[in-house]
Amino acid sequence: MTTIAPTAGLSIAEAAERTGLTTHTLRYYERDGLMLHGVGRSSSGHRVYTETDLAWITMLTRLRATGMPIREVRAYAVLCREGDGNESERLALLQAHRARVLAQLAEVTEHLGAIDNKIGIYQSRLETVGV
Amino acid sequence: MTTIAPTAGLSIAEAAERTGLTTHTLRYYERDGLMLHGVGRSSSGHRVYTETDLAWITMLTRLRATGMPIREVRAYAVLCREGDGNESERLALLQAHRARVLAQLAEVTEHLGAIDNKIGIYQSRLETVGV
DNA sequence: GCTTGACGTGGAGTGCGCTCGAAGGTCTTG
DNA sequence: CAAGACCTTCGAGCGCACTCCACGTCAAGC
Repeated sequence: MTTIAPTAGLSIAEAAERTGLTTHTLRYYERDGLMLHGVGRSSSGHRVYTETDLAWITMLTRLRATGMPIREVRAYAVLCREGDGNESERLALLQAHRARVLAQLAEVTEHLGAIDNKIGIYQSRLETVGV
Repeated sequence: MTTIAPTAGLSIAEAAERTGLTTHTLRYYERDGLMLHGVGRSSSGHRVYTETDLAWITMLTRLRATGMPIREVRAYAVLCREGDGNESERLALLQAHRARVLAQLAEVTEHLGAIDNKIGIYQSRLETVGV
C-alpha cells in the first residue's frame, strides 16, 4: 500500500473533474445545504475542496444516482452534521432508501422482462420473414 | 380457460383504474401522440377505451417505468402506427432502450452496494455502543 | 500596467412530466 | 326536471434538478 501525499486542496474545476459533476452542480449542492460543512475558501475567496469533501460528494452522488430526492439527501446531511447521537436516524433513513431502491430494481426488472419478450417477438418475426 | 365476454368499452375512469394512471395522464398521453391511434369516442364525445388500447397503455407504462423519455415513446408509437415494414427500426429502438436500462440497473446496483456498506457500518456502530 | 482566465455571487431560465383550473356539455337518479 | 357526477377542451401551473447568465474580483504572465 503506497502512501499518497495528501492533496493540498482542489479547485472547483478539479473537484468537478474528480466527481463527474459540473462546477454549476457543485455550487448548487453547496448552496442547497447538501454539503456536510460549507466548502473552505482560499484567501481570494475561491472554493478549496478537501479529500473529505470529495468523499462526501461521492456519497451524495450514490444517493442521488439511486434516486434519493435532493431534500432527503439534505436531511441526511443535516443528521451527519449534527454529529454523534443520531446514528439510528441515519440508519433508518438509509434503510428506508434501500428498501425503495430494491423495490424499484424489482419493478424495473419485471418491466424489462416484458420488453425483452417484445424484442424476442420482433426478432423472430424478422427471422421468419427472411433475410 | 374461461372465455371472457369482450368488454364493450371502458370509460376514462375505468381505464385509469385498470392502468394505474390518472385520467389526467391518460388524456395527456393521447394529446401528446403516445397512443397508437386516437382513442375512440362515444356518441356523447366521451373516450371509449378498448382492450387493445389498454394493452398498448400497458406497454407505454413499461417503457416509461423503465425510464424511456416521452419523446422516445412517441417515436416508437409513430413506428407502430406506420404499420408493417419497419420492424427492424422498432427492434433497434427497443434494444437500445434495453441496453440503457441494463447499464442503469448495473449502476444502481453498484451504488446500492456502497450504501449497504454504509448501513453495515451504522449497524455495527449501534451494536457496539450497546442497547 | 494590462490582459487573460478561472472563479465568485445572485438570480433567472430550462426541460421534463405531469397536474390542475376554468368553463361548459351530458348522463343518471330521485 | 334539477342535482350531482363525470366528461369535454384548452391552457396555465408546478416540482424537481439542474443549468446558465451577467457582472464583478483576483492572480499570473507579458
